[in-house]
Amino acid sequence: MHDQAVRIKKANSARKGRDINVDLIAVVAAVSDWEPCVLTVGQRDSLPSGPFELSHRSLQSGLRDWVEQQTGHPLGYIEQLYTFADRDRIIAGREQRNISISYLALTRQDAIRMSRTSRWSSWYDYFPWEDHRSGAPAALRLLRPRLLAWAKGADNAAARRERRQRAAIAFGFDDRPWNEELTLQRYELLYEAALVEEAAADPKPSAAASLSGRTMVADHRRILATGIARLRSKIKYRPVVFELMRPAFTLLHLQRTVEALAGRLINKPNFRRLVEQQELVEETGETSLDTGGRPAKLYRFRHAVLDEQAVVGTKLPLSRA
Amino acid sequence: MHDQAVRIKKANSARKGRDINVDLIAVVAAVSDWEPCVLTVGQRDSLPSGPFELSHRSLQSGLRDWVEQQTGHPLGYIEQLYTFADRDRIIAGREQRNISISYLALTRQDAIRMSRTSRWSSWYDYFPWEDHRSGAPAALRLLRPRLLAWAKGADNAAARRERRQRAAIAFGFDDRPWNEELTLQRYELLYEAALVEEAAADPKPSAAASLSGRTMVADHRRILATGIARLRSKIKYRPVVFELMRPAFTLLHLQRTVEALAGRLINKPNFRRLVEQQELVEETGETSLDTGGRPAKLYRFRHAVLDEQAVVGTKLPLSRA
DNA sequence: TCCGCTTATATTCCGGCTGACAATAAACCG
DNA sequence: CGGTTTATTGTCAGCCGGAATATAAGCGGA
Repeated sequence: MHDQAVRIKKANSARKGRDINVDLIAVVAAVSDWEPCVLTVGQRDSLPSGPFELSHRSLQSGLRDWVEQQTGHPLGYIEQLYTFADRDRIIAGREQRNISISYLALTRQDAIRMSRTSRWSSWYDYFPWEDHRSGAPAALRLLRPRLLAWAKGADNAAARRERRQRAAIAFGFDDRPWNEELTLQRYELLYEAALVEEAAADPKPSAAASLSGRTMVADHRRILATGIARLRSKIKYRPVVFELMRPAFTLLHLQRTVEALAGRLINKPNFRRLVEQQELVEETGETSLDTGGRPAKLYRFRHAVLDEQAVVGTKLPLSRA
Repeated sequence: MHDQAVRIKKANSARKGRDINVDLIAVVAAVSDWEPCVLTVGQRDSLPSGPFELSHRSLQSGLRDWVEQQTGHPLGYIEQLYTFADRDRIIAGREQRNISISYLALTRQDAIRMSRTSRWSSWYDYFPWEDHRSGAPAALRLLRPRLLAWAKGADNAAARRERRQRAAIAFGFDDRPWNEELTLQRYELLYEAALVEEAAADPKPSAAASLSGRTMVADHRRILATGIARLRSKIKYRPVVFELMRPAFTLLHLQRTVEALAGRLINKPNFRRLVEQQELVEETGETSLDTGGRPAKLYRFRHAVLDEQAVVGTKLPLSRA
């Protein structure tokens, strides 16, 4: 196909393709009181979002506009997550294709001026099985038999083994290690096993909510899972945690924040060693007395590392236990 | 803002947003004769692409359709790369927004039936500074003074230092290690420094082509750089190389393939150790005599690892030298 | 046939990073 | 002033990754 032909073909279907709508949607994350939170809007839980319009200078600025409009505060750090094509839906009698471009945004919770309809909720309200800071959560123990039952329900022996193994890997059964990065796989597995409400034809709050977590509108919980997985992966090799910190913080604050995101505890001395030897932070000279015991030194992020290490390094001690 | 209001707002701008066109675009990669290649179409170098249409079942299937139509062969492994919003352009007198959803596809070169207008080109025709398998390439030595001159041309001392440092990190100046994953940053730096043709107002093949590489249509070279960076990063923790291998291969074949992608050499015994201890492959029982010396055992990929390790592990020995 | 060439395969050594644990320091509280 | 709490420093063994070395198995020509 010649360039000419390609161009004609593109022009044709640009005309046909008018019924494609492009949405921008944000997972806005923060940590407060050692709980990782996400910003939602509306009566039913929705992620802030809005259509991409001609007036937007770029995808990112369009997203910033929408979130600022819906929550009253500009965003700082954002990165693209994934682009989904939703199921078809009918608007004004015509078939309508909907594309969602999702972003992950990091901010400090107190940096958001609350509006009437936006609010923060803990990640773990939506994913109760994801928080392993106090050992394996109850939700996980309750899910296990259901997942095993689902695996048993497969057609043939091979499919049963395959389901069994997928569940074991994702959820750490059979003495496999818990891998906090598999948040998305876990959610998709539960969806496939019809153990989350969104999988039901008519979503309604049920008694199972405490087991399978709070639901969100449409596929928003899936997008949130994507964001959590991305963030849990990224904190291990990029200094993004600091987007969630106040200007000055103690090393324990920093550690608790990372633990909140990862949903697991980490070794204190080792954490300190890693942070210090990478020169991610510098002392402010002040100390914090809030802790009850010996006062902790306050640190601030060395913004210079963003230039120095650029993209490499910056590991946090989060491997399999 | 209430759900109701959100819905109305979305409906409104869906009506206004009709002039948004969505393109699917593919970086199709393969390795042959130890050269990493990309599939291009058209007279001028373009990546295979086409608009997303209502008839497509999903983004992925739309992409598969276009590539199959333009190159005559179905794709295997694909993964999403990034979504760009191009600059505005005018079609039929109306402002037109163009969104490109890019994908990375992996295949064996001989698995593509060549059509009249599609062809393979080495990555390193487009990015001559990226191949470090025979030491630092000539293009890199030639670019260095120009980059330093660009750094010197900044307004003030701080900006000069910042440019200097960015260039040093990206290209490994001042005894910094070469980091093969920074392909995209390097291209963007060269673009900013106006050292690649796309940055010029009217792109024309010039004598500098050997220095700054072959150009592509529009921003396609940038998308290719994104794909290369993603692949170079991904081979280190997922067994995706095998998508590029024939069913049976020697360990040296596998190593040379990884080296071609990474653009750097790796230590042979260490490579073997890593591949074997992860049980990524199993012997076929046959041997290959093509090599001239002692016959090499042939191996095949253990597809079971896709279920076992799922997402974790699978590291390849490619850290900073 | 034997020697040298080429490539494949196996083994060893070493340094650094990581995880687990222990010890000391500095505040507060009664 | 002793007990409690938290911060901070130190130690040690195991593993992993990188480099170098040694051995094996073909081929081809002298």
